[in-house]
Amino acid sequence: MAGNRFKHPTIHDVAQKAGVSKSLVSLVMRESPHVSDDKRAAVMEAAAELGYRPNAVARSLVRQRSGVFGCVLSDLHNPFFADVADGIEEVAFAQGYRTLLSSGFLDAERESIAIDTLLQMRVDALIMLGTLSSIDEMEKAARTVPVVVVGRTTASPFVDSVHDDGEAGANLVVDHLVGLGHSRIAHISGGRGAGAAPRLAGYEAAMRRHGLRGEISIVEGAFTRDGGRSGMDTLLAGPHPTAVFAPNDYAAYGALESLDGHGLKVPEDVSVIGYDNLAFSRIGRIDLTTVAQPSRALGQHAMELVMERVTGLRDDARHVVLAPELIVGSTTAGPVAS
Amino acid sequence: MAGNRFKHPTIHDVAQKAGVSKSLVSLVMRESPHVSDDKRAAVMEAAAELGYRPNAVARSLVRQRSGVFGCVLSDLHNPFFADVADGIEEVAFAQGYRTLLSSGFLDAERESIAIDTLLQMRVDALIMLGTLSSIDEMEKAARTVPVVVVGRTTASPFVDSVHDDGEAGANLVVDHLVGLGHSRIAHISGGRGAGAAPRLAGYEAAMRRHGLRGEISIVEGAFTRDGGRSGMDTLLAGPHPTAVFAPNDYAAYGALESLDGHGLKVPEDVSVIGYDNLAFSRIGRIDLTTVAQPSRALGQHAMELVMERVTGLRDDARHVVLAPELIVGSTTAGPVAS
DNA sequence: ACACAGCATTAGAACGTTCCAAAGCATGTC
DNA sequence: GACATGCTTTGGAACGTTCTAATGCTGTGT
Repeated sequence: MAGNRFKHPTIHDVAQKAGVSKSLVSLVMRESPHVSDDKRAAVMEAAAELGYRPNAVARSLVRQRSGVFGCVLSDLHNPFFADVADGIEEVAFAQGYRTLLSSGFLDAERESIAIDTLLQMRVDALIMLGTLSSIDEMEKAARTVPVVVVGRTTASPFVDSVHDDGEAGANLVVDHLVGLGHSRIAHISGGRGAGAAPRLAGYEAAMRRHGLRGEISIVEGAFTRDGGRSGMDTLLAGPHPTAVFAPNDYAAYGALESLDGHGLKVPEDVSVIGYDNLAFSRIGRIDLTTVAQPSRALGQHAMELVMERVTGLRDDARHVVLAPELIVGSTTAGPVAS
Repeated sequence: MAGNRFKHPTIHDVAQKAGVSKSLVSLVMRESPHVSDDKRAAVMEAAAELGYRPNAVARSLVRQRSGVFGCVLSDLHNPFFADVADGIEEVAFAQGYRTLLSSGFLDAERESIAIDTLLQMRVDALIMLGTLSSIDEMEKAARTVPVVVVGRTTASPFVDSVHDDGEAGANLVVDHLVGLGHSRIAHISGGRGAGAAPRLAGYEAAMRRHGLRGEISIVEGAFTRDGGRSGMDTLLAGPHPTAVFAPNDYAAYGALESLDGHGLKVPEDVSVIGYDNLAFSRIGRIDLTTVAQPSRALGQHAMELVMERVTGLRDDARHVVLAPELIVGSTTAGPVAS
């Protein structure tokens, strides 16, 4: 038992060792200029010797702020969130804040727990990346701390948001495919995933705009490889489309696999388009046509919104929308004449 | 200014609203059985109304434990770590612990800060995934909290570790290639990345064992796509090998791109093998031959080591080694007769 | 010589919890 | 009716910091 060789030295231990008061140690740790050189040296030495590390728990308690931002990721496996997190970290770090992450493991309940953990730790702001949570839950969180949602539309007057214009992205997709001569363009939906709704709405609107109302074909999918694969399988059960718009790149990979499995050639038999422009999609052998979200910029904007909140500059919600961009790879081409 | 509509209600506020003492609120929050039904109801209602969320900062301070494990990832972009993190979370969650992540952004200094943040927050244990940190730094951390390193060999008597047998993995690779008839087998190294050294050592040993000492060819690379690409570029500058062992899948993707760019066919002209068996490698169009680490199991074992430490069952370091497995895809084949 | 400024240092009250010890209050027993 | 028993409830100390106000000390201008 008694595995207590693990002991955190306290400011008190340091003070005693250095022969000064705890207040002075505190001043040294916070790099106050009003400390004599010899005392400073004594304190530093004692601290180093003891392996002293300030207790952020105690500090947060008295200062009523932690200097840490919390970031909830819906899925650790999706590199898109890693891109956004890079942008977040960059700005947070430059402003002297640290960032802690917590994964929702693609499960609403687990995500809820992740949020709660971060809030209980009293992070100074909460950034939610592609999360599943209800508006209610986010607004409840927003009562005690600034909350920014990334990658998802939110009209809430309490929660800030940053996302790309999913309808515009879907428009780029349909325009590109129609421009290549397609009309039988199907969409695999992203279900209740973050950002799925506007992509679907944009797809429908664009199809109508091109006079292809009768060709609208939507199957249920998800933001995962499995979701894309099964969505594609469903599509291939009927008379198959000549082009497919997957809800994200992951799903597009699944769709590609389904097509490969059915012996159909891409793009000759069926064109495929994804969404997100993951780094993997740019590997030569995939070279997926897709819509690039400005992922890093999403993160940077999210942090700017957060900074405005924590500095008290702003008190009403803001919703930032960034423009997506079409990346043409080799999974799209004109349909073969039937 | 005064953006202070953000206010955390305290146990005191709840007590006042419910007309009881703070101690009773505390008991209700901790689900004590010794509370009358009516008082419990009153407290619960007051808490819900105020949006009360217990302050984990204050709780950690008095309890001297946080109930949270910290996990440092060297790189958020590498899905391999996400797999390991799944295993970690699974066990931690089952034991009633929460997990917080912090990324090192592939930079030693940033990683150091990430570790410090977690330790200052007084996590109950630290798990390091594929990190770059020095033994010194890890042992210093291990003075105050249990530390487990995943994916990297560590003979430290203070730090636990879990990793796959990289030498064995490299042996599987070379045996497979030699079995196919290759002898000009090159290795792109993983530099100072976690796990790079044993893979390199295993490669050399296996080559010697097969009497191919003279064919040993090693170029500097890294655990990234760029590292793989530039390593392959370097190899192709000379008389090119018939097979290449990349230090991980990421690097293998880079190597594939380099080969594609040079107009060389895989596996006809050059066979390629990676390491990690990322989910992406199993996409039909990549279908990389690779070595699978038991990633989820790595995470689970790491957590078991942690649990032994936090419960005080064990006080000496343990080092767990798991066996890797060869996954044969379509990027390897016999060499064409020259 | 004296007041006063300015700097270095310190004591002690917070911060929001947990937990111990003790108090309050029925109920049951003799 | 006095007293023990068991359950519910409470006050207050503690956790390791920060920060305010106060203290001691040194030097300066009159």
